[in-house]
Amino acid sequence: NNGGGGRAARGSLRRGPPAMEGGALPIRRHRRALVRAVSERPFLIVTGETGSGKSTQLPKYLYEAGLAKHGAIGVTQPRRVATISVAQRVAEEMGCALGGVVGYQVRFDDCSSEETAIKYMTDGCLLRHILADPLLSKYSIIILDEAHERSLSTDILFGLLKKLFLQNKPPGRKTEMKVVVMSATLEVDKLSEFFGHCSVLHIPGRSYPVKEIFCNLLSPRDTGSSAYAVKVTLDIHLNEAEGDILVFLTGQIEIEKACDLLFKKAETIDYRYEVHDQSVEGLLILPLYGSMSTDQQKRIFLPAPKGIRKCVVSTNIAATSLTIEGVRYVVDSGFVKQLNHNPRVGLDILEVVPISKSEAMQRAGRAGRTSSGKSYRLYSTEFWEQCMPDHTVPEIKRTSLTSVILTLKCLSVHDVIRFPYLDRPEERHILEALKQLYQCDAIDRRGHVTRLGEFLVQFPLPPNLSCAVIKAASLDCEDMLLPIAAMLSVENVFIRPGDPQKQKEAELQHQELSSQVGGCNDFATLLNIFEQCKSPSAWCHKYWIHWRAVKSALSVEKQLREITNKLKQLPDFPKETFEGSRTELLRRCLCAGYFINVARRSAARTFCTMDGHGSIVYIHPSSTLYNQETRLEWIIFHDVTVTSKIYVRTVCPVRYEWVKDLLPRLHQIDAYELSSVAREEVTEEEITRWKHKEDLRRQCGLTKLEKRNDDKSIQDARARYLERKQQRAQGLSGPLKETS
DNA sequence: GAGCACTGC
Repeated sequence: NNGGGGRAARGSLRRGPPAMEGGALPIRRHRRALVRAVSERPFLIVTGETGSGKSTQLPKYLYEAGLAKHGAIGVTQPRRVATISVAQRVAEEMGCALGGVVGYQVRFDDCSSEETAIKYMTDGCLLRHILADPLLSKYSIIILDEAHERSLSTDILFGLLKKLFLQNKPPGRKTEMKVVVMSATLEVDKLSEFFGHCSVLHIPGRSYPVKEIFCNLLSPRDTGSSAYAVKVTLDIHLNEAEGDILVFLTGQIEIEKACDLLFKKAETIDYRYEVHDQSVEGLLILPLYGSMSTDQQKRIFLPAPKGIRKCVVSTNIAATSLTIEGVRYVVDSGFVKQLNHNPRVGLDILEVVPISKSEAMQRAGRAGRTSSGKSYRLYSTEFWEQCMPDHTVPEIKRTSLTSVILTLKCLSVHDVIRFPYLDRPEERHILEALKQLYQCDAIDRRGHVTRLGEFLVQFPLPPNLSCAVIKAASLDCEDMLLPIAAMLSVENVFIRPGDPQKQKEAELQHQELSSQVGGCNDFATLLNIFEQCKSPSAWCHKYWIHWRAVKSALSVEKQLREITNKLKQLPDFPKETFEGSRTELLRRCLCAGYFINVARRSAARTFCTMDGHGSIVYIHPSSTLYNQETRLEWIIFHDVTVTSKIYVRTVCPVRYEWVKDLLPRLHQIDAYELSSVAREEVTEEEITRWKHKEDLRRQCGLTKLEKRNDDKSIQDARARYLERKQQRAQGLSGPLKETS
């Protein structure tokens, strides 16, 4: 490869200075206007592309103008890494130690002090602060950055801050709160209208033009075959000038296959005759996705050797979370994997869906960070027009709202349906959440938060899991439940190697871990792993366990333990006793949280859920109870996944006596009743009267007709899954052969 | 007899 290929390829591409100093940024000319706008009005929107310097400079300007005298400036980011790195840069620019005037706080890592006047934090962190201090009395200004990403927490903060302002300087606040929303140029009119038609300031960014090319390879029926991506990538490599390539695909399997194929094709290239740009002498192919180890991920950021073109094949992680310098060409499959919640069947379905137009522009923008670039879209203009929405549906409209609604209720937002949402979730999503909260006794029949609900909201966990934890704490056996809750909130701890031989070995070891605790309870297996695995030792290697995942579980467990200890000191924290075996105790605690996820065995190896949907589910083959179905009757499970079948994962058998008293609660109250109590105070008589009104029942999506539709939506999801699987199997050999 | 996009507290 090192035949002395002449021109210095990569150096000449990097025109932008490696780190822009505050003084050179475009935002500087707007300093006065920004400070004036913030001091004069309660709300301000600042728009600008990446590279405008708004995240680092604006808080500094406001601080230097003396606007942080009566309270700190809080700046939120959707991601931890970004939060810390922005804080570091600002502290450096202002010449102070991090944690002093400039600080940050993210989960597990608080680097701030009494002195901190500019505090960067994740949006989730600010939401936690609000729970402890609803008036945010320590802050004079809140800046919500990256608002266009519309994270769940940012969306909730929008509504809460708007409400806080409408209270018009409530007692307890020294000064009026100021709110600045920073966003890419996206749906700005809607945002401005939401905040009472507030002013919008635009800061020009610093990026280079990107040419957008439609390759017309994908018909609307295809779901992102990696074969087309490989073809286009090779075309770029052979025909385009130096510069790195970034390919967007949907998932690990597509990426690994595309990389294999790309490698095979690239090996056969004769660089003397086939390559247009003679300074290009090789191709370095690198996969990138979230479940890769951090060390593997780091390789992506190393510059390729001289003359070698780097090609990163990535999931959406490269769209926002990780930035790769030097990319000049983007290949966009037009698809993304998205988790969508279906409230009527109560299931989350991970689907491959077309990206939105704004997401496509975001992907294209990755080619114009250091020089002008090109974005190759595998799809056609018809696909662009007909299949791709303008904007991505915000998370709040796609996700289960149980935790969010509980948070709002704890902040005395009684009417959760008419809360000022920038984008209102469908009513049935809210009703489903209310129903679930009622079922686990977090709210009462009137929709008011209970004492238990106040305990539950303290945990960074889904309410049903918090329920199990509290039950355990009341029985003084939280040592069993805290590790399980932690293990269930981190990524999968079981390593699943690609090689079939190794896969078998890994399966045997996982089975062994389960047998050590009786071999019939997936939750107990997690506890077993947590207790045995305390360092990245040979143990992890032997049992095929992800150390990174267990390590995060250790931090989560510590945090949960601290919260539990605090709650247990409260005089009204429940106390119970239990006589029985340890395994029964564990399973009973799990029942307290998961009785909504109880299922009874139906025909052959299937189970029927008891949540009112009566879905037919199968035990996932990764469970230790797989193949033991006929010996079981009642089970509880942690979650559901819809692929070729509806599978339940993380399962344990229970006895009917343990859940029989809890089950009636699942049918005691219907969503429509809670719909009414969510809006206003109603009497018990009214609730009873409504109970029999069939039209209301219809409104809340519980009719047989709608249930059939939902069965259809699951059928569709399964059909799409199988189609994708087939495409993956044949697509790679198919279309590419014609062109090679 | 299977598959896990990405965040966050």
